Amino acid sequence: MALHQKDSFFEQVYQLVRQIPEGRVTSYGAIARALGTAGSSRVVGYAMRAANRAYPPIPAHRVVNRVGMLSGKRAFGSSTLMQQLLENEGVAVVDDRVVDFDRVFWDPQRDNVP
DNA sequence: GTGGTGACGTATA
DNA sequence: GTATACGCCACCA
Repeated sequence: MALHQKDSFFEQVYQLVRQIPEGRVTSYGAIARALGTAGSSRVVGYAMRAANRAYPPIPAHRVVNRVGMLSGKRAFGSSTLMQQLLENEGVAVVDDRVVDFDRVFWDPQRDNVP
């Protein structure tokens, strides 16, 4: 099979993150779990860090940690860019943290499960 | 081939 | 409730 498209864990993470609806956010653990690698939350975070080099671009700003904190804001180059993107989609962010995280939280499994 | 690292998460003290 | 340690797995040098 053509390995042109790496079906590595990264690609799976990217595709899942791309399915995140606008105005919604999810957590690394949720993604990892949806992929069947619950304990690999770190790998998901690492994938997001490399998301900048992935194409098409990944809405990494919709992925935050378990507490809704913009842990990866530094990867955007500007600590405020991630927040601006989220607010632009209707997600309130205060003190680098998503407001009403539980409300805007999007569970990937929920979308996967019919 | 080996080692180190990491945008996390959970467990234990 | 806070602090610390460990685990987990894939990419990069």
